[in-house]
Amino acid sequence: MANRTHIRIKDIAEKAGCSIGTVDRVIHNRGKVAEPVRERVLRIIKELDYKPNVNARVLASRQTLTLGILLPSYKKGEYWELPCLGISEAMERYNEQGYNIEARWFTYNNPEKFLQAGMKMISNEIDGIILNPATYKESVRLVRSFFQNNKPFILIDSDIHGTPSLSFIGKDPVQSGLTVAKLIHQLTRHIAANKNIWVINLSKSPNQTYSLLAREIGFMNYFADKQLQVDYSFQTIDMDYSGTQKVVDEQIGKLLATGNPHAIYVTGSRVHKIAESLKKFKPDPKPLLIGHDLTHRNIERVKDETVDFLIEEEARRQGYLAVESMIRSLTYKEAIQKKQMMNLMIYTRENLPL
Amino acid sequence: MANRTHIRIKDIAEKAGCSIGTVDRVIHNRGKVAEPVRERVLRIIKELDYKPNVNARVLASRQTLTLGILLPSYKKGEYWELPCLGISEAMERYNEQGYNIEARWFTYNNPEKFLQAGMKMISNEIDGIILNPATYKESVRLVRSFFQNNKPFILIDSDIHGTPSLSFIGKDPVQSGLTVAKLIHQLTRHIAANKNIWVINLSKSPNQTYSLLAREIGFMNYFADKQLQVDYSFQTIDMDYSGTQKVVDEQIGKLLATGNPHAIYVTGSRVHKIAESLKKFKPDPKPLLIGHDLTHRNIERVKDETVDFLIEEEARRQGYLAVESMIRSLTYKEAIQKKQMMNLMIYTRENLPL
DNA sequence: ACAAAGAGTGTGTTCGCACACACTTTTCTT
DNA sequence: AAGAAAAGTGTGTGCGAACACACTCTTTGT
Repeated sequence: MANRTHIRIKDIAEKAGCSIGTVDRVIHNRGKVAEPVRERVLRIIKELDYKPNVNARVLASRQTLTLGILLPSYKKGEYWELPCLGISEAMERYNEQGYNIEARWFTYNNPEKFLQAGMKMISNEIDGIILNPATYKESVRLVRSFFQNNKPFILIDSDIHGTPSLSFIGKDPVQSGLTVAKLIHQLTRHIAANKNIWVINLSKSPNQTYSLLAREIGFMNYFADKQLQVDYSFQTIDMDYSGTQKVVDEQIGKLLATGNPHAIYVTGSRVHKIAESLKKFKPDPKPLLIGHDLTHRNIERVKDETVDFLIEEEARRQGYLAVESMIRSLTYKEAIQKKQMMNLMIYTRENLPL
Repeated sequence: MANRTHIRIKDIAEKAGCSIGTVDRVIHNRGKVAEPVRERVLRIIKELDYKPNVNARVLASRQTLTLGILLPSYKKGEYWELPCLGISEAMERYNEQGYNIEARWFTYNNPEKFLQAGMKMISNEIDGIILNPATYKESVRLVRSFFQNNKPFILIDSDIHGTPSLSFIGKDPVQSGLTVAKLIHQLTRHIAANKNIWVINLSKSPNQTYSLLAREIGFMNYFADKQLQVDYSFQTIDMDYSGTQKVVDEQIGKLLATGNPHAIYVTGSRVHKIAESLKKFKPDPKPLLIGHDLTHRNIERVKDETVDFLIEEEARRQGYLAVESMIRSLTYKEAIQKKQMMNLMIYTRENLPL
C-alpha cells in the first residue's frame, strides 16, 4: 500500500517551485519555459531519478500510432512469415493494453517495388517505419528520404551500416556462417577422408543475396582461420531457385552424379527443398544437411532428420522487438539501443520448440 | 486519433442498462448484484470481447504486491544467479512502469531450511510465492501448506507433477539429456573405435539430484532407442563435489589413468570444473566436453574451447517469466499457462551471446 | 406499523499524466 | 504611449478503472 516510492511530476513541480504544466513543458520540450526554470526542473528530474508512470502516460495520451511495415513478399510457411507474426503479436498485445497501434503493410519482390512502396509511406500519415532493406542502392536512397522527411525507421534482419536508423534488429550474418562452419567442422572431423562440402545459395529474391553471401564468407573464414583447407574441399553452388521442386531436383541430381558430399550447407531458408531432393536420390552415406530458419517446412525436415541442424536468428522476436522499440521511441521519446543483436539458435530434432 | 475501438466498462454499463459500479462488481465478484443483471453483464462482456485497459487498472489500483522468493543459495557466478537476475529485472521493469512490486528473498541449502523458510512465507503478508522445489518429500509438504493457506505459487526449473501451482516454468530435463545425446552421437559417429563416454554427476546440493538424474535418463534413452549400445560404452561417475578444484582434479586424474574417454557429459552446471581438470591433464586426443548452463565460468571455458557445447534452458528468462506470470495472475486474475516450457539452447564458441 | 437489516444500485473521487486553454508579464512596434 | 506580439506560467478536464460511500427499495422482526 504505502507508496511514496514513485515520484510524480507533481513532486517535481513542488521542488522546483513551479506548476506541473511547466514541468510537462520541460519534459516534452514544448511551449516556452524560462531558461533558469527549465534547468532547475531538469536538475531535479535527474536528482530524483524521475521515471514517468507508463500507465498514466498511455492512458492520458490517446494517440494512435500508425506504423508502416515494408517487407519482402512471401508465401505462407516462408521465412518472412515469422517476423510478420512477431509484428502482429506485438501490435495485438499493445492494443489489448490500451495502446492504439495501427499498421500499414507494404511488400515488395523487386527493388523497384521496394523503392516505390517506401516512397508512398513518406507522404502518408505514418509515424514510424519498420523495414527490411532490399538492394543497397535503393535502400540508401529510401533511407535518405526517410531521414529528410523526419520519419523514424527501424531496420530488421539486414543492416545498412552507418544509416541513421533508430535501431537495427537482427544478427551479423558472418557470425551465422561461422557457427555453421563450427558445426560442420566438428561433425565431420573424424571422417578419415578429405571432406567434400557443398555450399548452396538457393534464392530468387535478390534482396537476400547480401546476407547469403555474408554467411558464406563467415563460413569460409572459419575454415581459413583454422587452416583446414587441406582436409576440406568446398564447392559453392548458386541455384537460381525458380519455384518448382523439379528444377532443384534436376540440379541436385547432376551434382550428385559428380560425387557425394559429406556435408551440405544451404545458406538461405530453403534447405527443405534440398532435403526433398536428397530424399529422392538417397545418396549413401547421407550427407550432413544444415540450413537456416524455423519455417514450418524446415521444421518438418528436421523432425524426420533429413535436415540435421537449423540455425535461426529469432526471426519472430525480431518483428516483435521492432514494434516494441518503435512504440517506445515514438510515445516516450525513449532512446533505443542502436543495435539489437539476436541470439543465434542451433536447433536439431531433440530441441525443437513445441 | 479516432478510437472507439476499445470498449470500456462504461460501454458495457450502457448496453446492460446499469451503472459502471455494477459492472465493476460483476467483474470483480464483489458486493451484491441481482442475478439477471450479472448474467446480462457477463454476456455483454463476452459478446463485446471486453479487454480491461491494463494501464487504467494499474493506475487506479495502487496496491503493493509482495512476492516471496525461495531458491537454493548460491555464490556469484553459479547457476542460480541467472534466474535471480531475471527476477530482479522483471521487478525493476514493472516498478518502473508504475507497479509496486516488492520481494522477500529466502534461500536454502538443505531440505530443512527449505521447509523452514517456506513455512515462514505463509504467515507473512506475502501475496505470491516463486520457488524451486528441493527434495520431493519436503516440497510436497510445503506445497500442501501453500495450498491450504491460499497462497498462489509458481515453480521454476524443476516441476513437481500434479501440484496445484499456478504454473511451472522450466524444461523437461529428459529432453535436455536427449539433446546432449544427439550432439554427442553426431559428433562422435565417425570415430572408428568403440566410443567411450563418461557421464559425470557433479553436485553437492541434494535438490539438484532429481534433474541431474532425469537428464542422465534422457541421455541414456537416446542411445537405447537407437540401439547404439554396441558402439558405445558408458561410465557414470557420481562426484560428490565438496568445493575445491583439487578434489575434482584427483578424481579425474584417477579416472584418466584407466583410459581416455571420447566424450564427457557433465549433467550439472559445473562443467567448468571438469574443464579445469582437463586443462591440467591434457588427455590426447582431447575428449569432447558438454555441459549445462551459461554461467560466467562456463562461458569462459567455451570461449577457450575447453568446453565444446553448453545446453541451457533460458535460466534468466525463467525468473523473468515467473515474476511476470505472478503479477498477471495476482492483479488481473488472469489465467496463467500451466506449463511454460523454455527453449533448449545449444551454445558453442561461435554463437555465444554478446 | 415502524425500525432494522439486507439486497441492489449509482455517484464521486482518485491514480499520474497529456494537452488545451486562459491568463499574466515582458518586449516590440510604430 | 498604446496596442500587438511574444514569453512565460497555471488551471482544468479527461483517459479507464478501482473503490469508498451513499442511496433506494425490499424483507424481516417485534
